Amino acid sequence: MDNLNITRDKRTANWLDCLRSSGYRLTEPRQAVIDILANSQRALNATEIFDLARENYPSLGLVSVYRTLEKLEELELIQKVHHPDGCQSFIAGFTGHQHLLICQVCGQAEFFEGDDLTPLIEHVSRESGFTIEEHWLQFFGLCAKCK
Amino acid sequence: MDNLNITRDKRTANWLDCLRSSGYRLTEPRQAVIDILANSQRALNATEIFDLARENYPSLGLVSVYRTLEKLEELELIQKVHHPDGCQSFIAGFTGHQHLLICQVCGQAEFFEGDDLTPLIEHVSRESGFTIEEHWLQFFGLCAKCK
DNA sequence: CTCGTAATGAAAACGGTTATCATTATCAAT
DNA sequence: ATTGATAATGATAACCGTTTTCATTACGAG
Ligand SMILES: [Mn+2]
Ligand SMILES: [Mn+2]
Ligand SMILES: [Zn+2]
Ligand SMILES: [Zn+2]
Repeated sequence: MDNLNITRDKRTANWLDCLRSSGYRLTEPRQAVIDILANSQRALNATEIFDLARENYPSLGLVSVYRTLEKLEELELIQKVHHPDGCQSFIAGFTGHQHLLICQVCGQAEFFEGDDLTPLIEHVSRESGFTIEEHWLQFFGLCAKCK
Repeated sequence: MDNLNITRDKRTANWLDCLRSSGYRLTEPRQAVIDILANSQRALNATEIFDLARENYPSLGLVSVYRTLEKLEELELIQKVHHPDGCQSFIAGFTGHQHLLICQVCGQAEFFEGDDLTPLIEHVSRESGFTIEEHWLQFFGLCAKCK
C-alpha cells in the first residue's frame, strides 16, 4: 500500500521532470491531469480525466486536458488505447515494446511481453511479399475481480 | 483478370443475397456502396466510399453510405479496421478468425491466419489472473509494390 | 520583483456522425 | 400489370467530441 503510493509519486515526479526538461512549464492544470493519469489502472478518455481531475482541481478546463494529453503522448509517457467502443483513451506507458491486456468489464489494463511473433511474421512476410515493420497485439478478457 | 471479375461479381451477389434473405430491400444506393466495398483491396471510410460510389451513382447520399455500412457490419460482411490515423474504415471480411496485414503507404490490406497464440495466452493468463477471451493482432508494413 | 511569454479557460468554430422528416421506390399481394 | 403498405432515401438540421481563437493569467529565468 505504502509501496504503491511511493510508486505513484515516483511516476508523477518523473513525468513532471520530463515535462520540465523538455522546456514545458509545470502548471497546476498539468499536474491535475497527471495525478489522475499516472495512477490509473485503466485507460481514460479526455472527459473521464476532466471529471476526475476536477474533483481536486475544479477550475480545470477541458481544453487543458486535451493539451496535456498531446504533450504526454509526444513525450511517450502515455499511449493511445484502441478498444471496440472507442479509440480515444490513454494509459500510462512503459518503455519498450509491450502489449495490453484489458478487462472487458471494468477496463483494468495490464501490460505483458514475451510474445515471439518472429516465426509468424517471417511466414506471413514470405507469403504476402510484404515487409512487416510493426505489429499490434492486444488481449481482451476478464480480470481476476470481474470473473 | 476475367477470373478476378468473376470473384468480384460473386461477392457482390452474395452480399445482395444476404441482405435480401435478412429481409432488407435491394436498392440502388445499397448496390452502389456494395460495388465499391466488395471489390476494394483496402479499407475505406464513409467519405471515400461516398466519393467513389458517386462516380457511378451520382445521386447517392452520404447518409445512405452510413446506413449501408451499419447493415453490412451487422451481417458481418464487413469489419471495422483500426489504424494509427483513423478507426472508422471498413473492409470486406472473410469468415472465421483472421487478422490483417496493412501497407503503411497505399493501405492495401491482406488477411492472414496461422497465428498460434495459445502458449502466450496461457502464459499471460496464468501470470495476470485474467481469463483471456479475445485478441487483436494486426501487422503493418510495406506491400510488394510500395517497398 | 519584473517581465516576456507559455499556458490557461471561455467561447466559438469545426467536422464527422446521427436524427428528423417529407418524399420515393421496393416488393408482396392482388 | 397495379396496388398499397412501408422500408429506404436524400436534404437538412442537430449533435457531440475535438480544435481553434483570443483575452487573461501565471510560470520561471534573470
Ligand atoms: Mn510484440
Ligand atoms: Mn488470432
Ligand atoms: Zn475487470
Ligand atoms: Zn502498398
